[in-house]
Amino acid sequence: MHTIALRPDQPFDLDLTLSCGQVFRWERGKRGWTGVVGDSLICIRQEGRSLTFQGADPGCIISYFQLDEDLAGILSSIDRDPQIHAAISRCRGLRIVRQPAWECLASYICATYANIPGIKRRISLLCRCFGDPLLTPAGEVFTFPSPGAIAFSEPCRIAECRLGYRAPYLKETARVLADDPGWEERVRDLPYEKARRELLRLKGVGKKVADCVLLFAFGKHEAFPVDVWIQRILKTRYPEGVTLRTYDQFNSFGRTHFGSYAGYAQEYLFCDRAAITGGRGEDQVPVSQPDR
DNA sequence: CACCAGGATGTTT
DNA sequence: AAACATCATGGT
Repeated sequence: MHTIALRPDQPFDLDLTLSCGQVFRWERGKRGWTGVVGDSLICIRQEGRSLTFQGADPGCIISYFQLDEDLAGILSSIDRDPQIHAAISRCRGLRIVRQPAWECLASYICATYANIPGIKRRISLLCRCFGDPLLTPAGEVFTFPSPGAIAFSEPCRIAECRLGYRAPYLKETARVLADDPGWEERVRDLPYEKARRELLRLKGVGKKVADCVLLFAFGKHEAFPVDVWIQRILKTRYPEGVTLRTYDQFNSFGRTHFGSYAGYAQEYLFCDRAAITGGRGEDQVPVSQPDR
């Protein structure tokens, strides 16, 4: 059991960080959150400025939640218009998690054209099918499966995971990475644009998934993933948004408007997306939809 | 029971 | 380059 005292001048909100939809495998319990990171089960809870956890070293927790990033400075750097200002004030303390690269990549391949509850369900099935079991007092949990475990799996077993049309994409990308152990380190050392081109070569990885992986796993904070929610928010809440049409236009606007930490702006806008749904809840259907 | 979902891919304009 | 159809499945 470890405890970290959070600095009073550095915002952190564990609940927002784990519930905003950037990670899919943490579960909220009665007394905190439980999740598997790498090969270890982590239990963690926050009480004010105190962070208490077990299953990992303080260094791992600080790195995973990027607690050494100057979030206060980042937020003031992206606070450039009324919409993001409102999102920041409602979601202050949300941090971008530094996810394991393969888990992040595989998760977002499975996340295309689906809603968050469905994504969580699929990824849970994937881990139960191909991950390694960890025996814990709370029961049996599973690690995220390696590329090889998915690449060389039987077709009937991957069908159990209900991936639908994404299954061949995931399997092919898993095979490529299983044959290329140096892939992650090679991509990690590349600047944003070159790393993005590498990701786009993989099956099932388009611009949006690539930007998510760059932001959530490779620490490229200038990445600005554009999904249907970001499109709606930009189109309905930004004067310049009405003219935007293609992915590159939304993406370019976001990166130019918010600067080198555009990824944080994207995540705050996404987390605050209920602002355009009538505010009745997380995943409500929007009251009005932009025409395409 | 309609409609939509943290889109990507292949095809057609 | 931009618009379009299609994809398998589950949530709401």
